[in-house]
Amino acid sequence: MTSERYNSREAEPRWQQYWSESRCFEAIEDVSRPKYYVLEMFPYPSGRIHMGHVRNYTMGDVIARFKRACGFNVLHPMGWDAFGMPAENAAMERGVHPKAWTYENIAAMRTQLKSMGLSLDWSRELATCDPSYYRHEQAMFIDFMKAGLVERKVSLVNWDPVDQTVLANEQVIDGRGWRSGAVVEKRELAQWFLKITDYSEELLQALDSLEKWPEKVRLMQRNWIGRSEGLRFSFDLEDEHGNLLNEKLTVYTTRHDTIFGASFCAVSADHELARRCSESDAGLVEFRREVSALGTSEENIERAEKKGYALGIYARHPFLAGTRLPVYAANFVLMGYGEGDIFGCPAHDQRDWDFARKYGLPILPVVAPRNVALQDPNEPFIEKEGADIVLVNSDFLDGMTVAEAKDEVAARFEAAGTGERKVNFRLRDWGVSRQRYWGCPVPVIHCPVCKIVPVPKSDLPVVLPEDVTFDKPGNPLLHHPTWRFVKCPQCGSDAQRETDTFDTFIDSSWYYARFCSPHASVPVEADAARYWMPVDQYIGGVEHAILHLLYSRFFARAMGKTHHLNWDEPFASLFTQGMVVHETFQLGNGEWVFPVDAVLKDGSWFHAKTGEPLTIGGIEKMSKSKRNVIDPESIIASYGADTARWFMLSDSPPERDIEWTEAGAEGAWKFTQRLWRLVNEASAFGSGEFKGEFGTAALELRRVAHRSLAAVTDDLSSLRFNRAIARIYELANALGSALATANPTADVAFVIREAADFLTLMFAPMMPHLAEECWKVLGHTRPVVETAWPKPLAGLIVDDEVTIAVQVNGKRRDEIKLPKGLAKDKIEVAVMQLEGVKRALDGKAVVKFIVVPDRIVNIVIGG
RNA sequence: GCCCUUGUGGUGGAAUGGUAGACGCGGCGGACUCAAAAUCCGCUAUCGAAAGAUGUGGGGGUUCAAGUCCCUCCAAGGGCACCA
Repeated sequence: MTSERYNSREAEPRWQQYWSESRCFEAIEDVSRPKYYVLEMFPYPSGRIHMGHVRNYTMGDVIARFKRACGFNVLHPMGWDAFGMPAENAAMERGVHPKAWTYENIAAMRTQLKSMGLSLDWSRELATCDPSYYRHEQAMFIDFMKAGLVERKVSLVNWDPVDQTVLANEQVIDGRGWRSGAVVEKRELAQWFLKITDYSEELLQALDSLEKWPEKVRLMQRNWIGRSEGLRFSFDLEDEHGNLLNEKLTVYTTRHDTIFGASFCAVSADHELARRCSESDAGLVEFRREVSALGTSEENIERAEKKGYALGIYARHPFLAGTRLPVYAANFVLMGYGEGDIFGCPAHDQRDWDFARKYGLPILPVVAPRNVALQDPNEPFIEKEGADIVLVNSDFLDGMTVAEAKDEVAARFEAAGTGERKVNFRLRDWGVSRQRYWGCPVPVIHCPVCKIVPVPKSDLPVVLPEDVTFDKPGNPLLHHPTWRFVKCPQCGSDAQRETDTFDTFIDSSWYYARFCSPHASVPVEADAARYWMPVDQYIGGVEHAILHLLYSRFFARAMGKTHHLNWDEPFASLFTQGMVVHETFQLGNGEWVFPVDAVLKDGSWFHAKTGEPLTIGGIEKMSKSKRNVIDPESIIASYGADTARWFMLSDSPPERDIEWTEAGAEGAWKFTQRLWRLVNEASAFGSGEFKGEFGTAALELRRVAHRSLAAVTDDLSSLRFNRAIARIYELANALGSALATANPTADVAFVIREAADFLTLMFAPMMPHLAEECWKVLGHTRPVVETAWPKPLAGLIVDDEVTIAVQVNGKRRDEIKLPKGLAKDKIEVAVMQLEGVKRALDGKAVVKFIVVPDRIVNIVIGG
């Protein structure tokens, strides 16, 4: 027994060294053992870890250590998502080379992660900016090209004028670049695309099989893919004078049932028809210019304003001879969806309604609730799903339901050969070209003779040149004096390298597979992948719910098509953890203040150095801009990694946000000390076996120990860390009480040792260093990492006596202790004797007597 | 606008349709101490002296029984957004 405090500063590095030297976390394929692959989203090497990393990697580590103890062969690797703009910004701002900056950051963050005591297999570490990683990416891209998964097309792209690069649709948020925040412009550029839309249907369908993903994420992906079933058909066109034109207008619609309510057609400003008409119409030229200048961003402000420009062309109604619909170019019609044009049915669509009101077009209701007077004529009627709605004013469709009408219209178009049923998706192909330096070079050569030539695989990797400058905007690779000038590998002509690099989302779309065989000469070794894939548990922030996770799901399929991987869904189970939030402090002038500079005096906050009063702002996600950050390194230095880990798991459920508080950290630190004291005290109670009958006191503690163990096992299996921690507190409390008993008997002494053992093993996944120290104190010679998770005895988990609550008319009136599993009639007799029951019955007759075995009794009385 | 999630003590949060508030923080009281820190013990939803009554965002419903299921409204958070 010792009265000394637990010294994390001394113990933690010692155990980290032991784990490292014993190489116990290095995973080796072993087909005779069940595997478990746990992965946290790998970090961008920004330079320092933040609390979000601590939370993310702690959760993963608890799972990894728990599964290891349960007998699984665990793979728990770590790497670096190391390409990207911040490295180039550092180069431009501070003159440091992106490569040097990145690798220094990796070294610093690796040290920090190691100080957390994570059970990582560092022998599999990888960095995406390393040629040994990206050469395989290049090889796979070439294979993707051959497999028809790559397309180069001139397209209207999102151009970020600050970063001087193209952004994917997914990277444009509210019309602004996701990184720079600059208003995005439209430009036409030849770009590389990965054909993710080839898999739209499959990526959507397979979401149903991802039962261990949060429903929220699946729903977000479903909406993003955006499948809709509709009809594509053609209108005949005529000019002002009714002369049939030699072309048709093909539209896509999901509401072909409302065809009789159509009163106009509208095409996008970029539509071919609008382009052609503008050749002879200066007003239209101006209109088109206006629309494109508006861009995606300003449109938010102008949203309500629906504008159109009549083309002087008319569409003939397919079912009403003599009826014609004016065709407009309109600002609210998107070129990128369907055919880039629509027919408008103002009575049943808000936008069409607005447009029709503005331009004085007819508004004819064609669907209405059955047997109900027509709707308010001042508003469009947008019906709800499943309501009892029928067609009206619609000729041969009158009286049909919406579904019937759709069928009928589609059938008529198909019979006439002027239309077909069609499924449309919102998902676009993935533009992967970036005009940046710090990324994986696209392994392609442009030859004036052979055109596009993939770099021969024997010439891979195409290595980024290091002698580049960052003194002007744009792509440094384009400015490099020699790098891009090469001979064509096919014909030997003077040719040029592609200077675009890949979107960094490609790097992170397959790293999970590379971890299976990080040193292999092929992207992924088949045997290793067959053993380790899929990732059994993936953990990360919900901000990646769409981009990263959808790209990864696509990439796995593309790798399947090119025989690099044999697993479609890379992440069997997904967990999205909440953020770490903190109070914000502000000076009078609005400047944000770091929490370390804020001090509490007499109930008010002041700046520690200047003494200025501070105002407390909201509790928000830790961010550099608001300065409400706590540096994990200083927390680990003062409290130890175990305390930081414990705090990250306590109190808040893991999917919810957690607020970092000094008091909470202090509380976690006190508990580590308490565990240390309890275990030391318990270790004094012999170590012998106990054979014989356990007394009541011993049995009671034993029950708590085994029950806690069962509960913690269950909670850890389902990632309910906060509940597991509550159970551990309970056992610690029970053990503390038992230790306070004067002169415990031999049976109690045995149970105290057993409880201390259980307790230590139970908190070991969360506080691994402390657990190893405690385990040693308890006299064990093999470390915790080599100790199996204990199994609770079934007989001790259930009581043979249960407390049954007694209700009268649903209100709790009394309770009674009875033997478990007592027959209903016996329970009734016993319950009727209770004082509380008699009082509540007040002599009234019992109508019904409900017994839920071993839980509750409800006596229903009249009156 | 559409879709989703969440509303429980002073506070973070527990609760297979079956005793609401486990466990932690905070608070109050006590022990130890010359004293403090640390530690340990007890109490801590609200009203009430008690019996009891009330109580899981508001209103309604299903049920012997509702925080939990259904309808509706309100609030907060998130996602998508001229997607035809």
